[in-house]
Amino acid sequence: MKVSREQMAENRQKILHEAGKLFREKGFDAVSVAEIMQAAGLTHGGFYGHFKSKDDLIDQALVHAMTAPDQTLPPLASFVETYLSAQHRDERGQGCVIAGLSSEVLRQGPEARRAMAEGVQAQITRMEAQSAASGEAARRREAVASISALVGALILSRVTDGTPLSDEILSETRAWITGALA
Amino acid sequence: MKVSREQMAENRQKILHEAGKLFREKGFDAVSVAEIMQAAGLTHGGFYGHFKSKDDLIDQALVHAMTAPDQTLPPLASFVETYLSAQHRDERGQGCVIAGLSSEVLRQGPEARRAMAEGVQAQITRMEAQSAASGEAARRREAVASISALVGALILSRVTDGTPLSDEILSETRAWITGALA
DNA sequence: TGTACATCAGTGAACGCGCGTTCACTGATGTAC
DNA sequence: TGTACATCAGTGAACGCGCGTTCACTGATGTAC
Repeated sequence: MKVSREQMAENRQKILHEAGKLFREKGFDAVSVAEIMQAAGLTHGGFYGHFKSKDDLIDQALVHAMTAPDQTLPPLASFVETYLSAQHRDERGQGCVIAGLSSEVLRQGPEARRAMAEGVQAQITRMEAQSAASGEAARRREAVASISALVGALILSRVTDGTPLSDEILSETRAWITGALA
Repeated sequence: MKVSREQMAENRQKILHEAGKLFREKGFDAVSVAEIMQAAGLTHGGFYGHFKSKDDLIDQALVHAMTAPDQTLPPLASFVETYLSAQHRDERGQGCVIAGLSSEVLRQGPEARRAMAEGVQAQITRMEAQSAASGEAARRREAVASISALVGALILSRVTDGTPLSDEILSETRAWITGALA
C-alpha cells in the first residue's frame, strides 16, 4: 500500500543505510536485494521503485556511506588510535568504507569507482588538515602515507583475525605511524 | 578421453595457475568454473575430477599462488620500489595475492582464511630478514608496518587508477617508507 | 615385444537453485471539489 | 472542513538467466598376459 512522502523518503534512507552496512560485512555479491529490503523492513518487490538496479543501489550506497555527517577529524595521532583499534577491526558493518570495500569496488563500474576515489581524496584532504608537520609537501606526504598504512593494517588485521598476528599488526603499525608523526 | 598421468598433473597445475590469475583480476565470485577451465584449455565437466568444489579450488589456488617458487626477497628498499610501481598496480593478475584478494578472503571459509594468514606471516618473516634496522623488535616493527603501508598503498592506487592521485599514492608512500627505513 | 581389455580423464548435455528483475494487484495517501 | 477518487508505494508471485554441480558417454592410456 501507498505510504506518505516522508515515509517513502525515510524508507529510501533506511535501504541505503542497511545496504551500506551489509555490503561492508559481506561484499556486494553476497548480499541479495531481498536481504537488503528485509533489513530495511520492506519486501523485495518495492526495490525498483527506489533504484534502477542493484548496481544503481551500490553506487548510491557508496556515496551515502562515504559522505558521513561528521566531516572533521581529530588530530592525526588520536585518529590513528581509534582507526587501528580492535573495535574497528571487529565492527566491519560500520567501519571504514575504504578498508571494507575498496577491493570490491575495483570490479564495479565507473560510478562506484569514482565515488570511492572521491572518498579517498576527501579523506586525504581531511588528514592533511590535521597534520602537524611543517610544510605543505610534508603534510601531504604524511596524509597519503598514513592512509595507506591505516587501510593496509586494518585489512591485514582482519585477514589474520583470530591469530596473535592480528593484534600485533594493529599495535606495531600504530607505533610506527605515531613515531613517524612525532 | 583419458590423458596420461603427467598430462593430468599438468592440467591440474594449469587450472590452479589460471584460477589464481583470474581470481586476482576479477574476484572469486565473478569468475565461473567454466571460465577457469576454458582458460586452462579444458571443458567445465572435467573440473570435478580435480577438485571437490569451487570452494576447494579457491582454497588450493590461494595456497598455490601464495607459495611462489622464489621465496627470498631483495633488500627492503628495493622491494618497496618494485612493489609500489605502476607496473605492479596495473598487472593485477600476477601481482601480490595479499593486496588482490585479502578482502575477498574475509568472506571465505576457514581454509582460505588460514592460507592467506599464513601467507601474510611468511611475507612478514621474509621482510624481517631483509630489514636493516638494529634490534629484533625494530626489524619486526619495520616489517609489519611496511607491509601494511605497501598493501594499503597498492590497493588505494588501484582504486584511484586513472586519476593523478593514483601515482601520487605510490610515490608518496614509497618516499615515506624509504625515509623511515633510513 | 605385441595384443586385448579394463580403467578413467575429459566431454558436453542436463539439472536445480538462487538471484535480479518484472508485473498485476492492493489499499493508503493526498488532491480536487 | 468533508467527501470521492486518482495516484502510486509497497506486496508477493512469477520469470529467466547464469552458475555450480552431476552424469552417461567417449576414447586414449597403461596393464596383464
